[in-house]
Amino acid sequence: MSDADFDLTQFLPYLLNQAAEASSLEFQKIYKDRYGMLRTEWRVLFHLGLYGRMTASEIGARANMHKTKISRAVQRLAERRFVTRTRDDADRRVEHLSLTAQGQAAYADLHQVAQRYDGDLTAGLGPDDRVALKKMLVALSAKFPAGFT
Amino acid sequence: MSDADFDLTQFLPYLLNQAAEASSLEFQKIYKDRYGMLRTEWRVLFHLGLYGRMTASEIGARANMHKTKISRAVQRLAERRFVTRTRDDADRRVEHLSLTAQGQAAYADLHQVAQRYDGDLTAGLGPDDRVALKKMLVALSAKFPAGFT
DNA sequence: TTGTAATAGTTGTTTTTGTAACTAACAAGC
DNA sequence: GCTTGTTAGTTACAAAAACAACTATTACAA
Repeated sequence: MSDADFDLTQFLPYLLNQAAEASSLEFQKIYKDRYGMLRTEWRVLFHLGLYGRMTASEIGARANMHKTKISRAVQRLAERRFVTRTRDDADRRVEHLSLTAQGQAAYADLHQVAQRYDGDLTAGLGPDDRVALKKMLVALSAKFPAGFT
Repeated sequence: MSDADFDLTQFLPYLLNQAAEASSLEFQKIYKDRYGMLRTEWRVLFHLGLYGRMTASEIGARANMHKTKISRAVQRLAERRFVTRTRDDADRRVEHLSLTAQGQAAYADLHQVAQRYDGDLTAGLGPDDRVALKKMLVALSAKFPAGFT
């Protein structure tokens, strides 16, 4: 790419942000309308749904989310009975989080929605491109340590 | 992709968000440290640098940014003498925005940084993948009307 | 005209987020 | 046992974003 060609519309972080924002909008509307959840909250929910019992730190490490975000998300999820918190007996600093039945139900529902949504999003791409795109995105994220945004 | 396989780490909006956040961090640090700018502000700066004189509405349409974001970004950019605002004589509602010399300088600098940064980010990809990735991201963004986030 | 609607942009208020400081519990060395 | 350092998670305060209501100006039609 020559000097003259480079501009905003070719700048990867910009493109990623635009695509991320655009592609998140409709899904956001669903978890918000249906369960009154915020972005941080469905992320925590999904992690618990996917990996089972986890601590806040573990979620933070996997999702690259700052601990204060998680703390607040868990608080709200617990208030609304999506999540239960139980102290670890051996180390009383740590708290194990798991989904309640209600949390499981919400997860199952949203998981399905997400799967369909993802299908729609990538419908235009061929199967190869779809795989390649996701691989590249993972690689990009991995390129960076853990900037706890 | 079978039902059982689908999870968070394959969910496109999630992957996009992760990649966007991760890849934006270092660049964000630069425009913040060097010019005290926010994300909305460098975006406005880049639009003016790239397209020349524009109105706030035009920027909003292109960048898919809500008008209140732009209004406040322009306010700060004008205070710091990066941008000048001049009323349109024919239609006194509209304001034409352009970069000052200082704004041009900041744009030139950040443009260069962005170009290099983009190069680093995509260094791992082959030239074909690089083009394909950006094409797909543009297509994804275009898939959605204009949700004025 | 004059009344209604539309558009450009701003301002006020409420949510969310970011950052840093904090408490509580544990660990390890002395 | 104590002191020092580390880790898990929370809380308080400041910055930023979202949302809605607002002013000013133009367009358009009865």
